[in-house]
Amino acid sequence: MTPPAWSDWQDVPTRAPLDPAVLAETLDGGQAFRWRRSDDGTWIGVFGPHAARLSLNPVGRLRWSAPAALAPTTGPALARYLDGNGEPHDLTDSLPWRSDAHLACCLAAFRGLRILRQPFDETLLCFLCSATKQIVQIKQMVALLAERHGAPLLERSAFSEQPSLLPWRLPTWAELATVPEAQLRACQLGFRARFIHETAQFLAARPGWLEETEALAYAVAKERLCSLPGVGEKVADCVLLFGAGRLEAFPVDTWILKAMAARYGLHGWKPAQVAHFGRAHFGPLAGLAQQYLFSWERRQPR
DNA sequence: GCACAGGTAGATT
DNA sequence: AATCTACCTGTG
Repeated sequence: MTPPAWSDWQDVPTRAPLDPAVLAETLDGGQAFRWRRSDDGTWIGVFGPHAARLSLNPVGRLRWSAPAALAPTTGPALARYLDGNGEPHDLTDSLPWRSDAHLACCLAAFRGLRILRQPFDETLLCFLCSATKQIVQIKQMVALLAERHGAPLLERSAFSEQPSLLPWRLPTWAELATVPEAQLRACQLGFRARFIHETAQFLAARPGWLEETEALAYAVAKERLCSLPGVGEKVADCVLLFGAGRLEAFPVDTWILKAMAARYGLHGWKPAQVAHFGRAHFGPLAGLAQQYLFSWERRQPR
């Protein structure tokens, strides 16, 4: 029996040590849906054609390793995935925390929290699954999609010690276009199956459309994403924030709606109004502020 | 049994 | 233009 053949641990060049809870919030707090924590606290995940382990070394620095066969390409890919916009300390410093005590509190509580830069196409798929679902269930749907319709990352033997580990990529949109809607429903997608099916057909008819969209300016990219079946303002903003590094995107979900009502007095405001307020109040990095507010709010009991 | 979950789209007012 | 509802399904 071959061992998993993981590469040696290597440091991720981050400036400051990280709290385990912040790492958990980064990888498993609703930005990404393909990371699992092992009993020893190591996180294992798949993004694009890459698989990686992440953990904190004894002094709290982030380190990574990958299946040996994939390690050479994983390093640079992981650097982009984790640090698409730069050090969170530098970025959060330009948020208006000096004049916003609640924001300052959220920043302090989750020091080091990052916005991930995930593959654009996968982010779209994951957030098409997200409507009125909790993180655990979104992860389950996405895992089924990967196992049943995605390609294996490498030979099974390389993962023999951990068969439950997600050795599959998520299906590409081209692959999804060949899957009947009924088979998508079988992945526990519910009414989201139709959205994914129709989006796959839309994209199959327009080669290059998604890649072009990723490169467009925020407002235009968002408008284009909203023309996809099942993509409204909230999902479009999530895709642009977590899958394209557009930190000006300010997704307004039920948590942010609650947070802005309770902490900023915006009782009874509509999502579009809250989004407007958020962009005006937090500025060009509003999406980064949103993630801290979101994490803080979610941690409050009931 | 029933409300609720990181929404969206189409109908109704 | 604003508000109401159906849409799937697991969980408490």
